[in-house]
Amino acid sequence: MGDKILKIDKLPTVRRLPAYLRLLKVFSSQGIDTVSSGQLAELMGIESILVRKDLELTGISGTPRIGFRISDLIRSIESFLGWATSTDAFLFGVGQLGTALLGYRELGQSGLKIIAAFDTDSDKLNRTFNGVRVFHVDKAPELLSRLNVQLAILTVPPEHAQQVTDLLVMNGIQGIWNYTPVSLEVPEGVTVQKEDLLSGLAVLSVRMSRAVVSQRCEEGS
Amino acid sequence: MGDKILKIDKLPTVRRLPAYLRLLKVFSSQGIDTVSSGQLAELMGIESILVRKDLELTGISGTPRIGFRISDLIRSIESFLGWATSTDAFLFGVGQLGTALLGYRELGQSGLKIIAAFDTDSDKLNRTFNGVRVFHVDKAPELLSRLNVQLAILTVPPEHAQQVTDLLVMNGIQGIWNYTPVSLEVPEGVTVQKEDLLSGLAVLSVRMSRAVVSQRCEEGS
DNA sequence: ATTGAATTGATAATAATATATCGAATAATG
DNA sequence: CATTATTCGATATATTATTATCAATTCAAT
Repeated sequence: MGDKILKIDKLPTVRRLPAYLRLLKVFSSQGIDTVSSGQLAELMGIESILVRKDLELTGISGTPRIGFRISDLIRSIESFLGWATSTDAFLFGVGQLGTALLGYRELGQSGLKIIAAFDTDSDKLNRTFNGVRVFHVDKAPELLSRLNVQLAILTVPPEHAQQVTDLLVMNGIQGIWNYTPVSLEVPEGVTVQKEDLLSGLAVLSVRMSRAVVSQRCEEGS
Repeated sequence: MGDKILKIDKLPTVRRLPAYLRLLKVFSSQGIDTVSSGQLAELMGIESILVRKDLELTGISGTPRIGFRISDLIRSIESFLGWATSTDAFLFGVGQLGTALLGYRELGQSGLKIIAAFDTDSDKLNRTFNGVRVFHVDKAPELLSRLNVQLAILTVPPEHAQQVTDLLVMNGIQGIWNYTPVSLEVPEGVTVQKEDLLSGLAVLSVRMSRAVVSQRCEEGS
């Protein structure tokens, strides 16, 4: 069929799903069992119509005057994201960011279980960070295939990013959550999700400078 | 005029600017002084036409057959983002993520200088993390106004997020880079940029599940 | 039962973003 | 100096995302 890279649409919606999930779980823990698009919109800082559009994707329909059943939504969103069942992952690069991710408890609640970490620094080897054991990268190939791990988190220094990636690909990795600034080369079929911490800062910077400008305009008027 | 929240468009472009900047600086350090949209596109994994559209925003125009002057681009992007001059920031919440951000060297190269950190944990007070001194949150009001700090990074536990925000707002903060999952309430004029680590994971999860599906289809055909 | 208030969801309109096309400009080449 | 290959950038188009409108539905109250 298509020789293009597989794209998904509704990407902004998918990005918002974790935030919905969080809110829904809070409601749920409070014993509340329905919620309206308006309530969610208020808490998310978006329009209610957008919430309804987003929730359309889950296949759950609400009831007029009442809203949506929270338990249904949670189940449906989790299943849509594949978070209903836990996925094992390896983390590569136990630096500061890597360690932070190892200790990030929400990942576990999102169906992601980091079962081992890898580094080359002898100070870190065979130690445990946030409950996760650190192995030498040389051990990765064997463990990848033995434990059939399909997802890797990449927090290595940029100069090693491609090299580690090649190793991962050779051992059957399916997805890479890439926190390095490197655009990784991977064969078709391997999914890379790149994160750039600076892009958020860029947006903040621009919005702040515009806020100042608009303030000046108001003063002038 | 408008009673709506200030919006910026070209947001996807703004998000890509830091990545361009990184590449341009690499080229620059290699003594290369021009680059074509095609080269940048290749490295970014996007279409060259999109690169040209993005660079339009900087106001720099290229020359046919040659491309763009790297030094001009760097200067222009940095100035567009307000990264040419350094901005002082405070960080609140010296947990694992907070510590990671304190040690994130690229922030310094992006015009962001974290000059102090704040926490309430007595184990952390008056110590130095990644070269940044940690003070008790109670000291924040005085230091905020004395040092005229306009930007704060929020990595506190969610239950304290709004409370710390209120304190920041009371002391004249202009922007908050919010790493907590809380939708902060702030008065008009204060810019909040919210980050959600899970949204990237959500995208990865969905793309991976689709990749598997498309593989199945290919097998079937 | 009937009415009223609130909320959904189908459809449509608008806005934002990405991609395609192609003439014009430019430097390198012969 | 003319030719050629390359790249930009103006314009047009396609795609995607958000917002608006409003009839239909449902529960609650009378």
